[in-house]
Amino acid sequence: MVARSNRVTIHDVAKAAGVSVSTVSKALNDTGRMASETRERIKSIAADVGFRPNALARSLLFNRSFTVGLLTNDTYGRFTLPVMSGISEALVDHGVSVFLCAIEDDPALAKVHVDAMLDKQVDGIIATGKRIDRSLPVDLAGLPVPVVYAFTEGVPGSVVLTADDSDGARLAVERLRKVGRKRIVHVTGPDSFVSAVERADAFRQAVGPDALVVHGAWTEAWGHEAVAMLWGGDKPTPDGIFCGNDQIARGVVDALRERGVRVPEDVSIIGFDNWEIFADQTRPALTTVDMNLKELGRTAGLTILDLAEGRTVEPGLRKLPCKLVIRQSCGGNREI
Amino acid sequence: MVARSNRVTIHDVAKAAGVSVSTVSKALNDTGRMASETRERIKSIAADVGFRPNALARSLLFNRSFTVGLLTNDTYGRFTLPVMSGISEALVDHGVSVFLCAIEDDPALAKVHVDAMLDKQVDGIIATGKRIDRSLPVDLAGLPVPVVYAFTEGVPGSVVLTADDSDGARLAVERLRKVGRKRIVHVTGPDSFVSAVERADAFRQAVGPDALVVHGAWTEAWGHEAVAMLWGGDKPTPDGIFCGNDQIARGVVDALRERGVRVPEDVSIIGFDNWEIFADQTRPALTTVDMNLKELGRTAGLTILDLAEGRTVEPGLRKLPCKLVIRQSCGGNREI
DNA sequence: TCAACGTGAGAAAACGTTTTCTCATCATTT
DNA sequence: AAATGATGAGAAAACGTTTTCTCACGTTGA
Repeated sequence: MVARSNRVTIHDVAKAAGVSVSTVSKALNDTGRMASETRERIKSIAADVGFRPNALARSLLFNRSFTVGLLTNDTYGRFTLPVMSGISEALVDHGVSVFLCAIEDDPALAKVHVDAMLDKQVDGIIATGKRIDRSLPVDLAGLPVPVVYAFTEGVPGSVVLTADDSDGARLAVERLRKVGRKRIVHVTGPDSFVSAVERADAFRQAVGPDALVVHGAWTEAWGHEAVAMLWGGDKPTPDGIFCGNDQIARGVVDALRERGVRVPEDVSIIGFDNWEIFADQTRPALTTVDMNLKELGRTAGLTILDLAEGRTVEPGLRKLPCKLVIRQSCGGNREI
Repeated sequence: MVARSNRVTIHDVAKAAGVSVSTVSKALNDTGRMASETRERIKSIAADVGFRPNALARSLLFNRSFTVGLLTNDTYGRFTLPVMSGISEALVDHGVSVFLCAIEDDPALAKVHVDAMLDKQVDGIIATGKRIDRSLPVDLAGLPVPVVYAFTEGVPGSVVLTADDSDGARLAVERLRKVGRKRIVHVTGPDSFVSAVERADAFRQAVGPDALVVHGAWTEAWGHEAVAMLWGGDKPTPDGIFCGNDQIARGVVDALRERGVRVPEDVSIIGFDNWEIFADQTRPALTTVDMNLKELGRTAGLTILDLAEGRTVEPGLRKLPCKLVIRQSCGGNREI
């Protein structure tokens, strides 16, 4: 009926040891009663013949597959990859493997993937995306397995993990203050992004009533434009700029250089994302806010594990702290 | 013994239909003999109660898990993500899910992941990396399942997939010729990379005996330096530059702009990778060679499927063609 | 000396499928 | 009317584990 495999099973071990499969099972799992001599002998034989229990069989028995699904619509991977890596890292220690499902905003594809995962009896599903105010194109409510949302919008009553944008903004302002900056502005992305708004609000709160925030695109080009605007009028120019992402920051730094404004001597710049390809290669290298995405992934992994194993988890939006990565664009050093 | 699940099984369907499980199985799989009326009735009942067969049970029976493992050490994801996405896309159509394993150059971690995958009875493993002349920190030879290498070094006799670097270089040179360029140079990465060497060789072959290739780092900074070098001497300056990646190209374009050299009017630039974040945002946007990584992933997926299903696949290194993505930095348009 | 008990190990059931056999039942043919 | 054949459906085994139950044997205590 079936393709016979060449893998060694518990029956092979039993035969080799001259005992029954139940005895082998108990020997290897340190359960049941038996002469410790027998136990050791069986263990040694099992090791010799290279026996590894078939996880499928155990899953069937335990109704637990030690498998979770990771749904993502971020093929580009800027955010998702570190998150994935954190998830994978946290779960591998618990013997849990991760199904990767790239769904590219295609509802039909998403459904196919979700169905496939459910058929394979995943213990839970982690949904990840590119922004916290957009949801994946598939309804994950009412599934027979727990769901955790990371960096994407969840349904009401679900567990949602994201980076604390306000915290990131506060870290940036605090740093700019610490290196002595007084006229601080915030150049960021479109106000249609919740993240941009949250950061802007926290920025205003930290800087004070006359705080200036300018919204544009998440691009280098907007960084250039913003500098042209800020330096073009007759108002006093800023001495500190907190940028909404590293691309904007790069645009700002380049534009300032072209104007002969020195970074960080004349103006301090702080970016957001710690996207190394930008942060490291910008001259001077960017001091920037890191969202700890890998840690976020790790937390997501452990959370889905909690849920899968029946522990209760407080639902709602959970914001994880950011950290500041100090390079050259802001001045000061790691101590100051 | 076990946590009872609330999932509906074939037994529930059988009970609901008042028949045996074997009859249900045969009805749903369109096998066996039975009154077509019974068959339809069972199908309809199965749909009503929302029955979905437990893939674990089938896997156990068929010795086929419809699951493959994806091993990667490219957490950064520049290359791996499109490859992954292609793999996932190709396999989902065949009901095969993909285990993602991020191993970050850690041999111990890699072993843990490989063991976990084998225990879970994957039908095959795809190994991916960042460069074709480095192997993953784990030995995948002699595994009880087939292995395909994509964009990473394989063991002798294995199936290895990669982009055709020579083809990419030829495409670039051909394009530069087509827009009328005569003095073409190649600014690329370190000659310790096989890819850099392959492209350089193909470049020399296409351009002719006096072709100039300069090796440096894979960075913007090197692009700047290279321009300084090329424009600093008293030799005639190039009118076409083929860059080893998009970061170098971006450095070159920026450096030329600073010098007042116009791109593409005075000099045509072509990059490599089609990394949109660079290619699109450079001014002018980069014409660049795309390695078709997603297609490469798709091929890898179908190949591992072939092997898993017992079809034979020619071993050895298989190079997939590149394509040229036309933007502004080279001049001409899509037609010319 | 016999009952009670502890110890070591195996038989069997269970997890959810699929498939091969077997067996009634009924219709057709001789 | 009896033998044959076709049809529909169920019983059971199998996949590889784990766990519960049962049982034989040997030791201890009265």
